[in-house]
Amino acid sequence: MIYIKDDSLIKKFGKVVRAKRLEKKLSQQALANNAEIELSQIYRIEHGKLNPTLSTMNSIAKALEIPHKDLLDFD
Amino acid sequence: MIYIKDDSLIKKFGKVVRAKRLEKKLSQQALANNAEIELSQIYRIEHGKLNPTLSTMNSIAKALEIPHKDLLDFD
DNA sequence: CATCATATAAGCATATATGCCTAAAATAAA
DNA sequence: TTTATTTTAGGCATATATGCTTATATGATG
Repeated sequence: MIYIKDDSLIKKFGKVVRAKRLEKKLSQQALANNAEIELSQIYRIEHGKLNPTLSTMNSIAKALEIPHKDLLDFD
Repeated sequence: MIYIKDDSLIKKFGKVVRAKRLEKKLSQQALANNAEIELSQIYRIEHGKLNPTLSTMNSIAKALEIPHKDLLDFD
């Protein structure tokens, strides 16, 4: 059983999250609170260290007050 | 530790995947092959039985020849 | 009818996402 | 400087996504 994770994909996603968070002038902790997820998740996502689920992506988008599809606005 | 999964979110996502797959006239197996994921995953995703990861969503989008953001084109 | 493709369904093992925690480094503000 | 805030970093337990397999059902086609 082999899992191949697409590092560039999750790294790009992390950069989008960070950029959108900074646009809103939120700390990682504030975003985590708004999204009701853990600070450690925000950190790991922004650094491309994990492969978030749809529901996590959705929670982050809500916390950022943007449509979830905007988090996938990259190639 | 409590995980609350958003059933309506993943069910909506599953409906989009199924609709896009049928538009392309692909079987679940053909989509699974193209995306290099398991048939069982396609089935479970279309039925809203699981919460896919970003990389799985991306693989499906590629197999459907659409931008990944199109899979999140719903509220 | 039989045969084949497709879809539904569930079980199991493994990898990993998430939550929770601690700690330290970096940054900012006083 | 000190103090507080933020970010980085990692460990661990638990829940779950994924891969893999088997089985059944459904539908089409001969």
